[in-house]
Amino acid sequence: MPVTIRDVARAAGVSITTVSHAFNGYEDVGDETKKRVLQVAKDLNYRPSRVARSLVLQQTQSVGLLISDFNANPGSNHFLFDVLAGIHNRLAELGYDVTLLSTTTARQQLISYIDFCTERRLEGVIVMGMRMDDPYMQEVADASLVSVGIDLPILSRHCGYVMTDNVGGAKQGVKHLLSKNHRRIGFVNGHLHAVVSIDRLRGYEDALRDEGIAVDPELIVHSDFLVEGGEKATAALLERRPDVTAIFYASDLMALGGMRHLQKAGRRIPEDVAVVGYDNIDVGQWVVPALTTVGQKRYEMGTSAAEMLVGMLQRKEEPRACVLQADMVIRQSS
Amino acid sequence: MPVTIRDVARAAGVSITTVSHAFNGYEDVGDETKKRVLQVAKDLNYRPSRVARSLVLQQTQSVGLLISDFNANPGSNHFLFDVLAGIHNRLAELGYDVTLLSTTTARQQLISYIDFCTERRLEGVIVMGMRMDDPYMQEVADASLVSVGIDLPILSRHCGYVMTDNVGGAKQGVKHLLSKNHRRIGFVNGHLHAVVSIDRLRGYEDALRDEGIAVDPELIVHSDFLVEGGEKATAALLERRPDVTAIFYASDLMALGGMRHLQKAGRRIPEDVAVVGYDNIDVGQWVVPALTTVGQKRYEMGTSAAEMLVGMLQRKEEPRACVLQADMVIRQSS
DNA sequence: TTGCGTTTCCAAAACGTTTTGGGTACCATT
DNA sequence: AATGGTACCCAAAACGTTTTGGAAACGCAA
Repeated sequence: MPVTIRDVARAAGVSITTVSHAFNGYEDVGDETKKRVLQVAKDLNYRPSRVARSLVLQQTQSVGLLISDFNANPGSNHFLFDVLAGIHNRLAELGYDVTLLSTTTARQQLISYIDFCTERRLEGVIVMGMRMDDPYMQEVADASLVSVGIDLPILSRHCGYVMTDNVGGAKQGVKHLLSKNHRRIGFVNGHLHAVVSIDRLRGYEDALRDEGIAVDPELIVHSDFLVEGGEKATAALLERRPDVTAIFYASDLMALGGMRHLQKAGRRIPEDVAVVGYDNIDVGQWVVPALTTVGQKRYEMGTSAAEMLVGMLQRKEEPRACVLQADMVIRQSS
Repeated sequence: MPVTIRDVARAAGVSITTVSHAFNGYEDVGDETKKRVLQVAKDLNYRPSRVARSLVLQQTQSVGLLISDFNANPGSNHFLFDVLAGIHNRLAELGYDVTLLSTTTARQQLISYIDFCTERRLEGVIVMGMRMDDPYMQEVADASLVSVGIDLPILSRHCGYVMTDNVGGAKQGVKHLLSKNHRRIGFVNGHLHAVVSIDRLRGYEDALRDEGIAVDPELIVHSDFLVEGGEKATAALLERRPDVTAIFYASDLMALGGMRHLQKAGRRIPEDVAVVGYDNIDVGQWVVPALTTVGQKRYEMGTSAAEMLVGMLQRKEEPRACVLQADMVIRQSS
């Protein structure tokens, strides 16, 4: 049904070769014929078939986008969406198509993601939304398929990654509070067996030390990244050290819980206690006062991943770790 | 580099025909040889090339997903993301791949989306995030390409759509307030040149009439879907009719603005004034009190669109309008 | 012996491109 | 007249599958 190169050749009275050459910028086709061929092609509405092209060229110019748990990610939705947009837009600019691929459906079909990619001759894959303990991780690491992980710090022969500098991010957040002359700064961290918690703690400590302030263990409390946890942790912190003038939270959700408690306890924000969160979730800009926070450059993470992948694909670049600076968003809570 | 059907044939000592037949359930291959072929294929890690398959079969088993303004959609992000997940997961179950495609990318502005699809031999396309006045709309409507729109009420020869029942949704919201014995219910609508505003107004009026309550024009005020607009509209409404006991907003953002004003004006929610919004955005569950709202079944919209498209593709079903019921979420603000 | 079914296998064409290795005119030099 | 160069064009192979139309081998009935 669709019009092929053969139809164009016949209509223009030339060979298939000539049509192909006319389209692909070869020098050995006369101006006159070239014009005629292109005109005929346009008239017939000819579009060269990518699948035939892929077959003969042995490259599809398309990559997979592996999203873990595509349906059940209410928390990180916009995170994934923004990254997704970045990946796709940059990849499109670079001439690559992106095919979606989720672990949930792939698992249903009992086919590994590697098999999925080789069947389709995808040239590479970007992996996101996956946790370090995901069973797919092993496959990603071992794969001979070129891949880039988002927030997935695995570096192997064919596998690079892009993530955000959590140490630096936390440092920025605390430095911001220091610049507002706060000296007794509480820190509500997540559980310590998450990698980000360790990094953010480092950042908190580094910032204080840079300013010559001793780290006071009483000011540090651990929680679970969630709202209620933040609320309780804040209560405990205030009990222990009622003199804090600022609190840094390792997640926005905990910061929201904390603000709830602070307001209940009659502390004004930011006059009595300043608050800084982490993640830059949407809600932050709607609460009163609006939440100061440090977030990831989500769209940029996507574009970076896209560029890294294409670099590895086209210029045989070595896989590397791309660490992006965190993004400080200053609002009314500090 | 990748292992082909020829490699398998050679290794198993049969013709490529036999390998193909063994894989595709033909009856004319002996039990003994069939077992050997499959074993050899597994040993060699053979995966049939979809691109070669697509070429000879003249079908790619893959569809496009056209997303308008992929990068600049902060408001409706999770809406698109959830729909996207629904589309992809259902489509994967049905054996289709999905290729991303956005209107924004510079490269893709040079080439129409129809051309994009025919080049790749995509069998159909699902369109989302597009507004009725988008220049791409014309193309979608005229296309001979099979397509399904999300929230895009266009019905043509090859083009169906799925959207949410806005009349029914608004009706549900207002009925909920009526069931709480509210009788003077204000309505803060969006601008009237949006289709949804007209529908939601209809729903508001229908609900009141069903209960035998006259529609009071003084209780209806128009705004712009946004926070500040909702705030001002609420102020105006309270000025005009201080006796309202409930307000229905045509968007959550306006409801948030409204709640801000109500609290400033010293009205308790929901004791003095009950509030119901529309859209079910994430923020709604974090504000205090949590916002009652009516939303769309986002994931289900995706799966429905996927099923409709595949129905049109495989069973030659006629394009149709699929109208889903709205989703009432009752929280503390009402 | 011939003819006819089964069962199991295969050669070759086809799908729509790209690319290689020429070929034919034509003109300008020797 | 032969040679060489240039400008333009093309046939055919290749990419990795599926499918069509047999073919070979065998047994069985006439």
